[in-house]
Amino acid sequence: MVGRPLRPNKSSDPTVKKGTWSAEEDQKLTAYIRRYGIWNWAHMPNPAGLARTGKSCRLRWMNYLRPNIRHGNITKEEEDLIIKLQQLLGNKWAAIAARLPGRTDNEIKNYWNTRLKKRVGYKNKLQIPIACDIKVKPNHNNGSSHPYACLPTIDTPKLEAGIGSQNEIPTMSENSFCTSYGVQYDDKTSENSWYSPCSVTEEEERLREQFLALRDIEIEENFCGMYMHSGATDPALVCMQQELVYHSGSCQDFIMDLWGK
DNA sequence: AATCAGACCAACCGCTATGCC
DNA sequence: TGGCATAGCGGTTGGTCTGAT
Repeated sequence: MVGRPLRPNKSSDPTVKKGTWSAEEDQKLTAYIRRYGIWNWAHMPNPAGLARTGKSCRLRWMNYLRPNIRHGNITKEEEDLIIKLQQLLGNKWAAIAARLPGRTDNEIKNYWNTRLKKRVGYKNKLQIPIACDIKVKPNHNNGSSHPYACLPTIDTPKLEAGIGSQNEIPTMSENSFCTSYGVQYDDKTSENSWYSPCSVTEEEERLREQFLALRDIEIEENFCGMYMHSGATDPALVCMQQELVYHSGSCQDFIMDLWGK
């Protein structure tokens, strides 16, 4: 983008420059970081000879100047991966970017908002739910209020037809006492959100929060494991190969172990 | 050639997380 | 333990580009 005028400065410091970075500024920042490294963004602009905020310098470096940034079109493979990771992780752009070597969170966010959101949003409408559907595993032994009776099970994201079929997951019966969580699609935001068809107790909510936290760990571990044992050199390729399938069974076992202790 | 609308994307802002004293 | 400084993240803005009319 060229010649972007300065925005109104709410903090109104006339000595701080805003707007598009010039080639000279880029050169100054790059040269300074190469020589002294990154030690403190807030105190860097002055000695680097830049009339910018540290925040602005950091953003410019992270999104444009730092080495190994891939400038250029997003490939079809990257696009597919973004879509799948967004369905899996939500709008965690930094986390998604970490799985696409050379791509920045800002770039992926922009790409999603301008190109993929509408397309995928429409697709989501046709196959709701996309996000993980937490259900309650009935306690077949006694049907009591024992914590195991409220143990949530997880429906794998419907990334591909045939993956994570609802039939594979034990689901609650209509007269079960526990709450089922589902996902509903919001037209305005193009996002999926949680809903509960019946009342949710604080305990159930707490359990769900714990489960979601554990699920995040599981996702990270699955990814690392896939990458480390695949022999591949590019994490993006590993993701494509493995389809980032999220193993509901192992996740349940993981939680069972935890509660059992 | 001029105009317009939508797409694109760099950069800003506000908020939260983290680290340090 | 609380307060402050810094880093990082995600949402939003608005100027430029581009294709259609």
